[in-house]
Amino acid sequence: MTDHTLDPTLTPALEDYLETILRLSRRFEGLVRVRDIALARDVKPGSVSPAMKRLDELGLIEYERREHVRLTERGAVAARRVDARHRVLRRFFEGFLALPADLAEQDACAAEHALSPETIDRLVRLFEYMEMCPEGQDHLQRFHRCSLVHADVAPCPNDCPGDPIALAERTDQMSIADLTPGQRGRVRQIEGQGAIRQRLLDMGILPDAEIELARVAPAGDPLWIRLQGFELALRRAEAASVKVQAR
Amino acid sequence: MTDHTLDPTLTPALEDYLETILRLSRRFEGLVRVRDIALARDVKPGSVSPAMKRLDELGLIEYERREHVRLTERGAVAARRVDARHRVLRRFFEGFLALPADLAEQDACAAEHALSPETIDRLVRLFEYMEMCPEGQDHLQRFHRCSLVHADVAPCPNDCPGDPIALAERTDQMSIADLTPGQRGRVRQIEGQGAIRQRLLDMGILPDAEIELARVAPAGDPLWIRLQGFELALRRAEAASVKVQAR
DNA sequence: ACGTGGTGTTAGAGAGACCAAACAAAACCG
DNA sequence: CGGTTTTGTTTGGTCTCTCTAACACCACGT
Ligand SMILES: [Mn+2]
Ligand SMILES: [Mn+2]
Ligand SMILES: [Mn+2]
Ligand SMILES: [Mn+2]
Repeated sequence: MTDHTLDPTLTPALEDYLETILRLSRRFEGLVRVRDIALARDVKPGSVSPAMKRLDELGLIEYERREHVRLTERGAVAARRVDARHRVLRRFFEGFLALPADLAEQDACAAEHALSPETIDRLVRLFEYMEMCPEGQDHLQRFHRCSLVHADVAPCPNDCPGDPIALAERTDQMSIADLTPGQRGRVRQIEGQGAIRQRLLDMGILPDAEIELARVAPAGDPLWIRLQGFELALRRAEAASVKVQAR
Repeated sequence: MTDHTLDPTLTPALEDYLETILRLSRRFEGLVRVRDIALARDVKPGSVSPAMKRLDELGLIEYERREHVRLTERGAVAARRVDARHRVLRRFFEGFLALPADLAEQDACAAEHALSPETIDRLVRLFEYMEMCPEGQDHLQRFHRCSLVHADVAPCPNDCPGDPIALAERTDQMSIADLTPGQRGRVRQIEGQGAIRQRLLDMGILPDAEIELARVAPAGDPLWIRLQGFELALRRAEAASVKVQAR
């Protein structure tokens, strides 16, 4: 587990309260009401009040009258810390992994409580590197073009061997379905879209995984593979979209 | 919030229980005892029992007698799903971000419950791309050499403009300390090690951030900057290690 | 001045995790 | 076999987070 809430006294929920108070302060010039917080966090006001009380006791906000909430200096420091991590992650998810904005936002706000400061630091170093190195930019774009295939994308102009479109047209690729029972291989790439790909990943069929074709059903359709000491059944179509390096 | 526990009925804690049961089954050939689970998760046996009861009710394990715990088929599917995400993240943290193994492990097990399937998918695509594209490998290594500086590393042989060692020797770089009061700039890189860097990142001083030198103390040492609508004090030494693009 | 609606607080309740300690059942052993 | 140790369960308690619903303000308009 290990909770990386930077301030050991802060739970994820309290961090999120601080974060939204910070944002609302920016918007409303420090005039943050319980109602706004409840709205922003999508909880009922009755949940906010006791949380404010606790943040007040921790000295992170000033909880005035029955009106405004204001971050103390310590509270603002904590809030900016959470906000900074949030932004680092959002940027990584959206700018680097090319995730849709809403998902990037969601995942950032969930993961910001879970990652060590070192991890955030490494991501920032990655940004720095990508920006400074002209090749870094090129490469990122190529990754997006080649790998995050949308229906209407042309094959990678750089002749990148990993380009899924180019790959699909190749014949020298071997899939799980081409293995002979008992033969082992290393997963290189998972083709296929959406649900199928998702299912394969969920099962643990990931790049570099050691895999063995255990047996094939008499009809030829369900294939059984061994993976991490377990046997799994794959439909032939699924197996065919897992490219492997036989050995 | 939005919990990406793939099975909506599963909390992070239950996912972790499934995950450790899966691992222990691999080790002990399916003979998993409550005691082992408690040990592995670092909780007391008294916490494990009721959790097993719930997993049993959910049809994810068979909770036999007072002896062994065994995953059902549905439970194994769920467990492998968690395990797959865990491995994807661990690999990203360790192999790509070059995080120490223990931190990679920790963060993977925390973040595995927080990220959307799409995000995991994108990371896998990144692995595929990096492996397939020979340049990808080169580039990753250069990132590690250039950017994750250890004390005894030589400057980047590729003359990468982002190389921190090369950067430190340059004089055409401007830092926050070189701005004139009222001048604005965009953060390009944060130099400095450990605690100082950490403090800067925590304050929200991140690559691409818009920043303004608000004023300088008479003594010249504390500098005040504006960032995201807030004013922060920086010691001169800290400010000097933030490289900016003035404008 | 009075009522009404919008806000904030409080009390009560439930779910999820966890622990400590009392208790029960096996296993182990002399 | 009978006692001791190991292992598992149960009970009672704490904490956090949330909700609902009753209640307290306050502000505004008539
Ligand atoms: Mn959050
Ligand atoms: Mn957030
Ligand atoms: Mn976990
Ligand atoms: Mn895990």
